[in-house]
Amino acid sequence: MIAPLLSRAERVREQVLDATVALVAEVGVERTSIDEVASRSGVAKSTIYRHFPSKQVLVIEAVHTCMSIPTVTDSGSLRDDLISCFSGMTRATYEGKLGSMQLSLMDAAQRDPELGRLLRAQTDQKRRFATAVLERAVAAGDLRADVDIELTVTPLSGPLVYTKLIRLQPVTNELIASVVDSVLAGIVARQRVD
Amino acid sequence: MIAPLLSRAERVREQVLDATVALVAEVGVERTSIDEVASRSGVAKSTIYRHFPSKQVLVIEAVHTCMSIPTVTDSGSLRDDLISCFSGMTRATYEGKLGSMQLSLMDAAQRDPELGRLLRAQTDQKRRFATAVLERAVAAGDLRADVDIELTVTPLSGPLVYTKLIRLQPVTNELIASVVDSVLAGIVARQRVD
DNA sequence: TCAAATCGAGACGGTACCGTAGCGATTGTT
DNA sequence: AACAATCGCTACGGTACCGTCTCGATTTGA
Repeated sequence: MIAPLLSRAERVREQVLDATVALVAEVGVERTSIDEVASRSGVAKSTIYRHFPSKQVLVIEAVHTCMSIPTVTDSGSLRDDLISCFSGMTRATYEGKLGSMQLSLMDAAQRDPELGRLLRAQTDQKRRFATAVLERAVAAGDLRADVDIELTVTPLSGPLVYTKLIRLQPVTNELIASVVDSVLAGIVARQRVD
Repeated sequence: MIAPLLSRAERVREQVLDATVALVAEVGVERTSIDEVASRSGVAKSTIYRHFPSKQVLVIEAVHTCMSIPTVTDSGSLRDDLISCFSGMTRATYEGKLGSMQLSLMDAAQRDPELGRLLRAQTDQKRRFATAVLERAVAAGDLRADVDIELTVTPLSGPLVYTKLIRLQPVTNELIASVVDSVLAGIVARQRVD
């Protein structure tokens, strides 16, 4: 054989993780079984257990492979940067396989501390991306320094989460722009009153 | 026996539903088993199946018993009415047993159309309570008629959902007041600009 | 009081899943 | 070519659950 891009072990790992991701996205964490992962991936169950000690670890590693890191833009415009920031996070979180897994993962995390830590780390990271944009605006003088940044991220993220998880509707760029404008308008109004 | 408040059948039904609610709140829909419900309620499994045709129906009826109807106040102040409205809905939705069941129900609803309809009906009803408050304010002249009410409920509900489900923090009255003020400030700011 | 309805206890067959083990076949290495 | 590591396949014991059933005990209402 000539120069395999991946060793057999790596190939097997990838197939198993891919099948696990697809299965969790379809039927959720609870109903995902190793037997079904074996059947779909074409990897024998015994081989799966040679790579992953338990279903819990397999699921966590599979979820981990889906998590991408959004990028932060710096256009100079706070509005544009916020829209870009939340647009990227929306795509990374609520679309694709990870979006389909979201509710099941959040539910499973209530009884699996390890999974809970993983999700919490993810949401904390996303929150930091948003706060970074706001802090940059404060530093640039586009936002007054006494604006409570932590208290500003919630009204920005909240409506997007609500639209996706509760209303079960897509998070469009129009919605994101609307939310950003609304929150910025509220901040400006308060600044005037002060 | 003298004047039973509840017939035996009613008593049995209640015990089973109570145990089901407690169990779903603890371990979620998937891990709730009829055997465990029987064990906790003190009602034999065979008797449970005499009252409920399947686990699916039992869970749905149990969830149904937890759903309460919030009340709408009319104080004359839009701000106070909004705070009262969302405060009541928060207590009815995110606190108590129903709050503990929330994530598991939302996940299960992805694969159980019946449960999906139940949750959707509940969220639609809550949304109508909020829109009713806003429409009344429009009628009273406290809000300009060209305000998009549907587009206003999302930034009101969203931050509360986000705080509860994503940040896993309690939805306090301070948060509700802050969100209401922020959204109202945004509306006023836009009205000035128009 | 007595018959009918309802109940509790427990066993049942069937299914699905977990994690392990044995063993022949395949692969990669030297 | 020969060897060790890894794999696929299959079967296993153990557990948990569903929904049904039987049967003896209890409750209810006429």
